[in-house]
Amino acid sequence: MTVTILVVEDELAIQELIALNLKKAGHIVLCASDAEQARKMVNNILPDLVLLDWMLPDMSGLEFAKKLRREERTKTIPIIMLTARVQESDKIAGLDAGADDYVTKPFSPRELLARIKAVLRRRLPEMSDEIIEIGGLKLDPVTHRVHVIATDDPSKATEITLGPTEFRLLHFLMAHKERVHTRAQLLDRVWGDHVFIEDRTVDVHIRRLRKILEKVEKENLVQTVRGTGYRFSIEQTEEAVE
Amino acid sequence: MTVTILVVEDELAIQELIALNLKKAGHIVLCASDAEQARKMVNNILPDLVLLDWMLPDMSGLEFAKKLRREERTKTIPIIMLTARVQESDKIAGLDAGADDYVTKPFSPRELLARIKAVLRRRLPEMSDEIIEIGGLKLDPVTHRVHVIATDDPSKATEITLGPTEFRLLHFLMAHKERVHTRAQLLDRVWGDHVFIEDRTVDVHIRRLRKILEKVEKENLVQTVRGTGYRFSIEQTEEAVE
DNA sequence: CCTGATTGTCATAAATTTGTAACGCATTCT
DNA sequence: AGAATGCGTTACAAATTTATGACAATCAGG
Repeated sequence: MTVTILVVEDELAIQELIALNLKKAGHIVLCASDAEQARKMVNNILPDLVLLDWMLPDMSGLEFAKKLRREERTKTIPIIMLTARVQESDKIAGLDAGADDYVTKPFSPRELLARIKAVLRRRLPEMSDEIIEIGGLKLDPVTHRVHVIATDDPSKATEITLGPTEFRLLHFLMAHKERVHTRAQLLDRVWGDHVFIEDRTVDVHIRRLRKILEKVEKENLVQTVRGTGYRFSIEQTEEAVE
Repeated sequence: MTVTILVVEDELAIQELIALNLKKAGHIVLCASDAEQARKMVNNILPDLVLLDWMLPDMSGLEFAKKLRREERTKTIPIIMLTARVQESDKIAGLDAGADDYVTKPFSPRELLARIKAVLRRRLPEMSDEIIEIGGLKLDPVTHRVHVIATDDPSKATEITLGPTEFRLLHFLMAHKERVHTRAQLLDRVWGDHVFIEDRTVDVHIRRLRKILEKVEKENLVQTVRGTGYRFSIEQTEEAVE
């Protein structure tokens, strides 16, 4: 998964150290030494995650975090705070402006990477570009294709075509298989946060997705959980046959 | 787990930050700035947990906690106190009023969420979405499935299908096993607050639940306690076996 | 500016769920 | 025993929840 990370840190030595490690881990790294620089950077390229030093020359990290949270475009970006020492007084009201995690200096690169991974997994599991293959369906986020694997001959694969929304919906469901998702949750995570769309619209898209899956007899992977929502699952809920 | 939390805190900045964090954690948040507002709110929507500032403009948090404890409808709601001081004497007074836990300012969102989770697990086990497995029945709130574990081969599991209400009912009973629940209690906690439904309706749902459990010979897990209500128990109240 | 694909909403149909009422059996009380 | 109470069962109609097809608005390219 190629993730773009913005590092906001005024001490150049530390900044570079972090950047080096992140690059080594395969991330794209953007660096800024103060909030103003960071702001410009964000305007230019939207990062997937922000590593934010608690103390910055021009504005406290806290302020900057709040700022990010306020703007529509940046409000959902995960933020990890880099705080010097474990001084409780630093954690001020202790309440951050919505940071997703803290890392206290000094920290090991290993720890930092682990935290980053954890936050990303929590916030954007379906953003990882890994191919997902479940129940005879193979979805490749990179090529943006979905294939049906023939059960008898795994080497054969038929492609199926999905619209943009259906693709994202299927991607999300597959990335979070075996879990029930309410319509509200799906709207939040597939359509985007704070969208003002009817719950029922989800039904329609599920319908569209199923219609396409019907053609390859995979429609029962998308299951209805009455009173709750929908679920992607291999396990078939067989009705009690009398 | 969708939990409704009422935040009673007069400092708006802190109130908002708490609300933000709670929402991010997937909770539904209600806010009040003083006891009077909080009272009205509680009358309207019964929260699952109350975060209560120690000092409020119109009434001490302590007073408000006691008030909640006095009323039938609210007496079981878990309360977490937000206190600026750590004085032992206060702690005792608070425990007296029935607070379930304390968080002293300043605190980190992580800590607050952890405390909330702990309190909920203790007081409202059916809200936590952990898998519950008792007497050969395994209920998973996340996937929303119920399985019967074969006694001879624990790896085999047959799924059973429940309607929404039966699922909630079984979930509640399993989360509070070995306890008798009156019909009124079940209506309050499974159907929800403020519902005006006949007591006898519970019987019917118990019946429906049992009917499904009969198919897998688990119906005696749901037991009748004559004159009181129902109970989920492994222990068999064996009648004169014929 | 046209063309076809995509999307959000509705209206309607279909499927399930749910609360009550009614009846009968069992247990307890008088 | 006879009455009273509590519970189990069944049947049903009302209410709720989903599925589905149609439609208009919007969008992306030509």
